[in-house]
Amino acid sequence: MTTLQQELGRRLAAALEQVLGAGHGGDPAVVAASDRRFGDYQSNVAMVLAKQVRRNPRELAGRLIGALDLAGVGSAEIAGPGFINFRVGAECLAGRAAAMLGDARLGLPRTGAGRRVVVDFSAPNVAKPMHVGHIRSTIIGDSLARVARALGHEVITDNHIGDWGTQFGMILHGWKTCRDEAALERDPVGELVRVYREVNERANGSPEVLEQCRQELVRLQQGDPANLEIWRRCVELSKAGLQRIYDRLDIRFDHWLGESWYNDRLGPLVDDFLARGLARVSEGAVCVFSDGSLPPDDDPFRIHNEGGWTDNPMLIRKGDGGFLYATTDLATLDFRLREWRADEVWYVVGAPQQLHFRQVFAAARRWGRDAAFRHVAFGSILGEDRKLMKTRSGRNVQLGEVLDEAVERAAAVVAEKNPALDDGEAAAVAEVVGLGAVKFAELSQHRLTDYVFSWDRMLALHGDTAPYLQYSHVRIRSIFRRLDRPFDPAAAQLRLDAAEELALARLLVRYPEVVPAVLDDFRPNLLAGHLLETARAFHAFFEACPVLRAGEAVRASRLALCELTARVLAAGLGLLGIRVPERM
RNA sequence: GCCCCCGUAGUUCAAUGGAUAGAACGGAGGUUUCCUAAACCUUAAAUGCAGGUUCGAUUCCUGCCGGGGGCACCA
Repeated sequence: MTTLQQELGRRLAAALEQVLGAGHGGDPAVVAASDRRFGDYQSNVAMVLAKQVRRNPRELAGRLIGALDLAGVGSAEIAGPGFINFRVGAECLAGRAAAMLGDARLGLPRTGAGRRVVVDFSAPNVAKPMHVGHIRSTIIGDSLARVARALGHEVITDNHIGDWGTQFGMILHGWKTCRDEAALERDPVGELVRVYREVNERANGSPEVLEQCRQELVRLQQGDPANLEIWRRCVELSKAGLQRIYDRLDIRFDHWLGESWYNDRLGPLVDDFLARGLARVSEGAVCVFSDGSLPPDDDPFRIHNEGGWTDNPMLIRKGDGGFLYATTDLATLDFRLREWRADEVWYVVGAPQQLHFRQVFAAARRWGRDAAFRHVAFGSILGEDRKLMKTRSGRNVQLGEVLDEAVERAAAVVAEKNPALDDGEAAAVAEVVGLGAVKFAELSQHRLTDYVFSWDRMLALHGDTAPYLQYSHVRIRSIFRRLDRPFDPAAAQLRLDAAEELALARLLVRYPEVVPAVLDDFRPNLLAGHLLETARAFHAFFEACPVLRAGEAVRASRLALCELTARVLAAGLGLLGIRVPERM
């Protein structure tokens, strides 16, 4: 099933070939119209090509329209300086809506078929709290994985947890000096967090404590059995705690290959870099330097400072023999390419890591590991002072608290709006609505936007929010519950007459066009925005067009339109990792 | 010092180089004997500044102003 956009593009391409001959190089570039006044789809190809072929754009557009075969689709007209505006006929929209109802994929193309993608997201540190700062990677990454899967990619999700970092120096020290075993039984993750914070505070300004932590870390890395055992237990406890949050968020990982998993690959990796001349020792550390193959301002291994262009090496082994972030990332990338045969690797990691990834990707390519690497960067969550939220400060709101608060607020609204629900269902609805609100707040904005954390913004239940979309779905389901006999959408004849029906149908048939666009630049907010538009169009339709009270034929047609709307909303929200209730 | 990201209604956010810049919240005004008013309808309100490229710039380029981040042994 091709999309309307593809169909129009194909027909316009044929017209281009007819008018300009083969090899004209023009891209039909059919896009959804910027404004309904200009029809449903538009192409600017005539204006773009006019210069090359030295013709008047309007004249060229006219000839293209003359050559255009739009049988069964609609019509086209010239507008403004040379736009070609397409209007899609009601029968065509009805036919496409019907086809979507008969397709379990809702018309989604398989643009990702044959591509194996590793999505790296969430990646929290073990024994440190998951706070609001982790929410973006987790939610955006999960959504991108869902979208990719829906488009036919073979997706591998991998939670690259920080289970071997320097934080274990502090945790080991704290474990031995201030752990409360009873508290650990009651609330393992909470106690680990408390211990970490306490040691962090004690170390702050105390070189002695810091040194003791460092020594604990060294002992761990040297394989000290006691420390290894403590480490193992901490990782287990933390993973269990993390898993509860992921379960709640309905997020699953195919793998949890954390940093520790790559430990024994790091030494050989550095040796290989040295042997191949990709790295050399400088000031005691093993570094990857520029090889001069890139222009200076495009070279991640060079940087400009007061003295002009200087080296900006990527360290892969410290002077004391320890390994670094970049070393593990290179080992991980190597593994994903060679063991998993990944065609693409997407890193859903904050924007501050940009330089790091440019260096890692460049080094990997020089090392002979090449694939479509993407750093899917996102903006920072700022504190009230507009400064970055710091992990160590301890004042950060934890992710679990955000989820609890969201569900609590949703529960209050559910109790107020629909007291008829029994307690069990009310609680289930509050969970779905509250968590949906949190996810949607994240996914409905551009991933690179920085924002100041605010409860009200993250937990809003009105306006452009998930609950609005969920409510739309609920109203539709409510119609079907009132039906006195079964309704078979596949058998219904769609007839679109009212302006509101047409407006809704236009948006519904665009769903399979919008979903692939999400992956063009890794932007779930495009889908979020489209779902909001669809829901608004549905409510406008629902106000203006009676469904159950309409005559037989109109009623069947409108029921089919409702059914498709419900399916699109549920599927679209599903791609955002958000569930829909049957009533609320 | 250099590099990266961001700057849009009062506020929070949108807008693959397209036409008269969209929403939401908040403001003002309206809609309920009618399929869930968590809704709908009407209304006022914005592209930091200055240049450039282009038929056309919120979008691309340059400079400035403002906010955030990064730049050798943390991750």
